[in-house]
Amino acid sequence: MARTLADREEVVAALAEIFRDHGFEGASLSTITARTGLGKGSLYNLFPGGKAEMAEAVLAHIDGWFQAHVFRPLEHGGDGLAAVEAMFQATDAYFRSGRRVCVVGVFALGDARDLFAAQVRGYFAAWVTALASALVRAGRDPAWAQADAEEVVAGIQGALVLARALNDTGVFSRMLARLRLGLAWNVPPPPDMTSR
Amino acid sequence: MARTLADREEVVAALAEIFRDHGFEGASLSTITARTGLGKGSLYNLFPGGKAEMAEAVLAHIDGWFQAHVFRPLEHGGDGLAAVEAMFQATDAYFRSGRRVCVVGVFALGDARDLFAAQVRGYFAAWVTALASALVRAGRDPAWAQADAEEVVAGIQGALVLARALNDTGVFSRMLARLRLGLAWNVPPPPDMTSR
DNA sequence: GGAGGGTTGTACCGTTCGGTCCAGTTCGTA
DNA sequence: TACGAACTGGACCGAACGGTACAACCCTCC
Repeated sequence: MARTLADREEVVAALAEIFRDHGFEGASLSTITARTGLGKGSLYNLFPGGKAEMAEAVLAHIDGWFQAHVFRPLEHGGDGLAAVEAMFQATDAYFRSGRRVCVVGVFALGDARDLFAAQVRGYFAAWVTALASALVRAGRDPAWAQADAEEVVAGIQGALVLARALNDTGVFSRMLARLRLGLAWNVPPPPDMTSR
Repeated sequence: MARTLADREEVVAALAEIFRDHGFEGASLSTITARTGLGKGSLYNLFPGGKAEMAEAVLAHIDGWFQAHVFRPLEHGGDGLAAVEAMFQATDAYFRSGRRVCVVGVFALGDARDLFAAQVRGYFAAWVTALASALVRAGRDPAWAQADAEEVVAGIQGALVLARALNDTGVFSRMLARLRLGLAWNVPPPPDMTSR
């Protein structure tokens, strides 16, 4: 009788895929009922706040996943470089090598941005911060680690955009490989930017 | 009497900002009439195909601008490195150092992706190809130039996502600086990826 | 088996959507 | 000044929107 937690989790997972495909505006309740198999009554029973609450639940779900599988390992994993490598693997798996797109990124660019500004900002800020801390642990100069981390997170997001736009997952794989290399070199900026 | 080209250009420019802010789904006709100051009659006189034609006009307008100010200079400018530097400057100016977002990127991630798939893909493909050709002219190994170009274009797109999500244009500026440096170094991948 | 509360599908609500239509206005031409 | 085509704003349309209400329907527990 009592709805189990697992049920809600399943629904949230389905909602995540719907928002991923259609964005917030594009995901209509009729789409949602069709793809979840639940009527409106059930949906509003689970999410009294309507579509906005569904989206928030999805964002929270995603944030929870990244906290557990990406952010915390980055911050508390022992070896910095190993933690970074684990992040790349988890990221590649999560985004299915570029076949999947980032819901938070979609929300960041879409019309719903203002509605979910705090969650969107928190997600990316947490990612950058966690990655930077791992880089510092790996020996990177703290003054550069933050910018390094930004570059990697932005690179991942951009690769998702490009992979979807070009319909070519190779872009995502290549980008991940290059970001890995860039961190492995760990080269400080040269004094003369024009030298080649 | 005959509507001048300038008028249409102005309307398309206004439409571009609307789609930039709201995406395709989020830009309702009422928003459009309010922000353009034109009634529906005028809009449908200019764009008989409705919202889809407006969006196509915007994409064509953007493509035209990038062709003229970015792609062609990249492909036919004399010095490869100078052409790349000019691209970075034009890009920074166009995106207002990260305050503006990329309409094509927004469309690529949004629900309208399928409607405009060809234009979205064409835009990014042209950018990558043009940049790669300039890199080759600058002496870069053709085998790497394509991936270099992908990295830069993806980096720019990702920086736009991150800058908007974090509401911090600094991300965009830093990313542009790093991408410039990355190309200036022009470092080949090391044989041993695990070395630091 | 009967009772009763949580859960479900669906009919329905007012609103807003994209789009059509047309009477009125504008403006170059003669 | 008079004409007529091009243009304009806004009333209007059916459809679809997000959301509400509620009767039917399980279950679980006596």
